[in-house]
Amino acid sequence: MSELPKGYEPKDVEAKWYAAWIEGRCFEADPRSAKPGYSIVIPPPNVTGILHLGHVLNNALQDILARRARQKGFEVLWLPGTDHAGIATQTKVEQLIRKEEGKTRRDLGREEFLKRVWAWKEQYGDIIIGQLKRLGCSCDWSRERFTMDADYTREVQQVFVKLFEKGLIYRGLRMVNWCPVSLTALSDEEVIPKQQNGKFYTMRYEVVEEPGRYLEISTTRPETLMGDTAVAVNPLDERHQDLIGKHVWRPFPRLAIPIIADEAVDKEFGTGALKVTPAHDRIDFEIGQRHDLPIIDVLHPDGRINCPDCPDLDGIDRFKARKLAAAKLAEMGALVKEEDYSNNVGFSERADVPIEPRLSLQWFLRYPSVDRTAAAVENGEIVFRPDRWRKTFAHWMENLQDWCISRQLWWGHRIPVWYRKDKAADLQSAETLDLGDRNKGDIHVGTEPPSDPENWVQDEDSMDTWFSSWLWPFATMDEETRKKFYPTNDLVTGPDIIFFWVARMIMAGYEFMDELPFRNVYFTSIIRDLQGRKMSKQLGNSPDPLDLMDQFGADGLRFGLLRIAPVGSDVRFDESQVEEGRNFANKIYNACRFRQMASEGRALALPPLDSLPPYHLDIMAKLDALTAQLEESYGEYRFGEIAQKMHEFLWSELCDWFLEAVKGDLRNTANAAERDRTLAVFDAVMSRFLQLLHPYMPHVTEELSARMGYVPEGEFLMNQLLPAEPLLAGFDAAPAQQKAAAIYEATGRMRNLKFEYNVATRRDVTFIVKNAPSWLADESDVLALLAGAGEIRMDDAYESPKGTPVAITPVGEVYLPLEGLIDVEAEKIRLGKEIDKLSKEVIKCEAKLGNASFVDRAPAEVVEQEKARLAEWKGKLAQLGEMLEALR
RNA sequence: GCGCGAUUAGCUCAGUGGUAGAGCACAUCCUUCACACGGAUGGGGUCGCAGGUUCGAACCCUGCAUCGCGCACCA
Repeated sequence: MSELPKGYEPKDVEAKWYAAWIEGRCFEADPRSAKPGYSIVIPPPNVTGILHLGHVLNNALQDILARRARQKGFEVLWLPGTDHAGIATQTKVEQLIRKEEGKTRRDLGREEFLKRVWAWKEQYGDIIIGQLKRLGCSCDWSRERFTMDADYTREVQQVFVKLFEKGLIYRGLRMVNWCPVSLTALSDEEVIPKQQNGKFYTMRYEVVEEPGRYLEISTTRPETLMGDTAVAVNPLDERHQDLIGKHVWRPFPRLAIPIIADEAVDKEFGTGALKVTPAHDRIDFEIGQRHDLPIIDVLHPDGRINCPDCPDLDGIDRFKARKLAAAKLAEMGALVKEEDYSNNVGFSERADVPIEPRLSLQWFLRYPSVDRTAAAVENGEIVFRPDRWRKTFAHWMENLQDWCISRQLWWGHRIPVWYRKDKAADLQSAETLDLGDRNKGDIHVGTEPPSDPENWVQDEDSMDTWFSSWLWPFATMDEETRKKFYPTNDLVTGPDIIFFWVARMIMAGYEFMDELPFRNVYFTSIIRDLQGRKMSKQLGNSPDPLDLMDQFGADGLRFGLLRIAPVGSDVRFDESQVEEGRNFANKIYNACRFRQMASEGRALALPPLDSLPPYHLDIMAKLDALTAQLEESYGEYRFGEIAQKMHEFLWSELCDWFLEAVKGDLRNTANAAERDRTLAVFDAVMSRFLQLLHPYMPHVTEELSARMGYVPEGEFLMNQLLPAEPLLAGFDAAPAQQKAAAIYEATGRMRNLKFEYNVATRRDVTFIVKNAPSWLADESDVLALLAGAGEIRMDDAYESPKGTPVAITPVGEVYLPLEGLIDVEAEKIRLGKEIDKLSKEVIKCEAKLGNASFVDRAPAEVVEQEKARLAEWKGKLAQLGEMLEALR
């Protein structure tokens, strides 16, 4: 224990303790422990990721849960790791290679490219892990997993095979969301609708059978009209009845296409006629299926037009081609009008470009264990917090579409399907593929390649990243670990991945482990900037948590963020909150420093409780109350409230009141007994407080506990169990608390008086108390100290000179005699105002009590309360009246 | 279009039927030996609007407005 420097410097302290915890293996979970298990799996950040505030909030919450569980005697596993993030990582490395070597992944070939990605992953993949460590996360790093570890890969493949064998995975020719930049299919969840401002073109097509008659058709996408194979109208639409069955001329390439009737066409929309492009629109595709229309694909995978018959458009980018096509129509006199139009267009989540509906061969999964999953959330077996996400979840579960799980990527788990070489060409382009084909022996589906690999060709595709993430809660654990720690207890994640991840994990849990993967799901707030915008790189409104930690400490960042994070809605981030977090750490530190200045002795034993002054008992009672409140708040996952309560206790109750009240004890070197009992109470309270705060601010609490000698040398605060008993177990502190509260309230009124009369800084004033309770004599020194007075004199016979300021307090009428200083007229005005204010309250109160229906119908205790209040106010009013009278 | 959420002090947020709260910011005072990353005191709100239920509404109900988020549509 050494003398503490004046201000708390988090940086070195945080690094020191994190290293010590690792060294002490404090985070490692022992599956053979006799203690009950508690587990959380981290939502694995992308290997390409860097820490942002969302991660901070998310992981700070998990750390709080993990550390609190340890304090409560659980064997805790917080399992960390990263996600291989197929598209993001592949894109990143491809860009790097293009920049550095001017090569594409195809130039390198699959094998070489994958080598490069692995090398990149080895070099940069753990940046975010280092950042989580900086934040103080108590993950069991010895168990860090990656979604492409060998063991994990085996799990993914096994799952694929199992689902295939159940007939739930199949390959089919379907309309999928195609990303023209990433050149892969996407699941529906990876498509983000965005409002776009574009043009709405109305064209006219001549009716083949009736030259000179035209049918008007509206579209936002004239560039695809070369792929039109029909025009559809609603069968009930009177305007077009007679045209059904006839044909129109498609302008280019010129072709007669049929006019068909289909109920999918909205009569009210546009002209009521729809150009049908089965290759490039989901609805059109379905219409095409119903009417057996040909499918003409006029786009290359990268979004350029593929139409050799229209040389002026062929090879042109889809958006440029849109304008060209419109111009071409105008030239031909086929364009009727062009209007501004705003509609929703689906964007690729990763590449942020409009997706293209595209017909392609993909692997699909019919979701397993759907009913159990829906039921578990519905009936509360799995608890969502906040509860309202349940509804969103249920809605999604009711409208499940098969999951497109194949991606045309190289980085990822490869589809474990092989085709017999001699039939590969046919099989790879077959419109459907399922269990039957396997039984014929033409395809091999398994976790191992076929025994004669030279005769087989593996499927080119890899799997959606989420097809590995959904196994995370169990695929990261070996048998022994699962036995102890599966199912996990809490999952902390953002509501934005409720479908991507949470729902699918529950299904996987039931399907493959026959048990739910977690019991509680806590959805964090989404962090926005002060304008309410989402944090994003483009906007540059996302502060770097590393900078914030350098500036304010990891503890400061954690506390500041947690204190404002509400349950369930978004949070607007303000750096000043983090500053508050740092200030809080500094405040605690200085409270400890103050105690050390009085005596460097270690924590002292508490003297008998009934020998302690009211302030001491009061602060202990408040600590006990805080302990109980936190227990309750943790039970409800009200993290912001917990932070708020701890802040208030330390700053207001402990520092502003208790420490100020006992300053005299600590300064008084003559009376060692008084000093020591105060130190003992401080130590008892502070040591417990630090423990309560530890999950939120692990570093500073560990540091102070060590420095103050609250934790034996060689041990860690983080490993200490929370005390089972309150400090004041079985002791009635109520009378003491009432005294303390009376003194504190009187202090406020007396300080206020001093301020009103401009003597706030003088410490030599004398207060005279009339009608004081007898016990006040024992406490007058403390009251003098708190109120900043030279003397407190009790004198029931005191006759106040005209104009003496007075305050009505719980310990009597307190006069502040300041002869010659008082402006009698000003005092009259002040008193007049006070009387005015109070009179209004009294009138309100009397009116309420005069209301018969209130007295009759309100509960008796409310009426009593009101009566007591009225009596008190009336008393005060009378006193004030007398004082005003005295002035006249 | 359907659903969900939000709307309380200048700002960020608490507050689920009984005298409107915290922190920051602001004003005034204090560089008093824990802390100026501090202390003291104070000003500031007809709780989005309009109805209703109730003795009593920030809180419960209905409608509306504004903002945000899902889902659907999106030719």
